[in-house]
Amino acid sequence: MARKTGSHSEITGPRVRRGAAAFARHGYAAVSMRQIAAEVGVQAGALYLYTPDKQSLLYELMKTHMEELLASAAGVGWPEEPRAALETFARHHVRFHFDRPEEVFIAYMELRNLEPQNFAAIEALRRCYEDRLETILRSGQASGVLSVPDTRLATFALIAMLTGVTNWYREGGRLPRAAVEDHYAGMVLKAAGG
Amino acid sequence: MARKTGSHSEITGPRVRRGAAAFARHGYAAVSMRQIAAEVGVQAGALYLYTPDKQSLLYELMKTHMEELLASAAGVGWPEEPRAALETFARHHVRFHFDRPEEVFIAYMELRNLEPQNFAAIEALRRCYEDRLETILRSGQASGVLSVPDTRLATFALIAMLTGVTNWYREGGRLPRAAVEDHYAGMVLKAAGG
DNA sequence: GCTTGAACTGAACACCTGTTCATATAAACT
DNA sequence: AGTTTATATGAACAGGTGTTCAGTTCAAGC
Repeated sequence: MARKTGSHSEITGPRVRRGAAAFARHGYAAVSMRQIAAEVGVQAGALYLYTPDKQSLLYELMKTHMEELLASAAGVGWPEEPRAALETFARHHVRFHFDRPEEVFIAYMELRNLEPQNFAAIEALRRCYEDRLETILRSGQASGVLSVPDTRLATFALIAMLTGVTNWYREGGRLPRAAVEDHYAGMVLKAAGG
Repeated sequence: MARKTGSHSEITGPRVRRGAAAFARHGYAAVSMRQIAAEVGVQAGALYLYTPDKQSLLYELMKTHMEELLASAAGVGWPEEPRAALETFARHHVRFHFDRPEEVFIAYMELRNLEPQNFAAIEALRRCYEDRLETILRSGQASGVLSVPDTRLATFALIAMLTGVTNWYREGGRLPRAAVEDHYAGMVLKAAGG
């Protein structure tokens, strides 16, 4: 057997990326190329038509995710007023993470499995995102409408708090998305002294 | 060659546990028994004098960590007043996590690599710890000195925020431990409306 | 209808995996 | 000094790893 009817690279390509999302469930090292291939419905060798190697599969997944996060954040209408901007940040973060639980998980858990060069690239993207929040906190601090003990520490603390939503939120759970978003936004604002 | 001078189980046993902490750096699946053995200074086969298998090594590590966390929390002098209790919780959490960055990392990252039975046991311990915080929040809510949108959500959010300290804090960094502890305690209190 | 080439297979490569076990050593006890 | 026993070795096991590649198949272009 070889090429099957109706299977083209435009179909298999995305399937490979989706298959690689299995990294989220069991971890990069624990998921073999053969397992990904099986999920895609293909033999292991065929994966190498879509990625040069396993590491690139992980890296591309994380890079794409971070770029989408940054692009999504850039596309938001940002209020001038720092408290409103902070609320916007919190709501956007939670909302974005609702829709991509697997990618978020990978982006935060598999950093240690990136080769140094790839790690540096992803870290740089992450830093960009953090800087967006820190800028808001600094401007709020300067104008006196926000009050945090240390802008860098507060940036880490708030992002950690927000990202934690993926650890427990499950579709169809006790709280609807909008409520979760409201609650997180409220807590972030209070934590930052808004 | 075989048994070496001055090497006993009382020495090798702890070394095995310390060697298994390599799970923190590269992940459970990525660390082989031979790598752990090499770190201990022993052949792979000898590890099985100290653990029935690799999974138990991970499980015991996590179980011990969680039990120590619970024991440490139980040993604290807990104030009656909810705001003071919340501050105590935050400070204890941060302080405890300062000293065990690797174990904390493993406890939060390797849950998915536990077999179902072991996972359930660790989750139960984690739940105990969370309940301690939630109890504080509820009593504060009841007496009106604290105000959170949802005690369960707030529990997750605050613990995520506090645990995040291990992601960036490094010994000898910009901020001393005491300052970090102060800042986190302050933000937690504010976030909970204290 | 024939040729081309993208898409895929399946076997092979060298090496690594967790785990077991017969064997060897050195310390402790008699 | 001789025996026992805890501690460790190193080879072996069956199977899995990422990756390569000659060969096969099928849709599209002429």
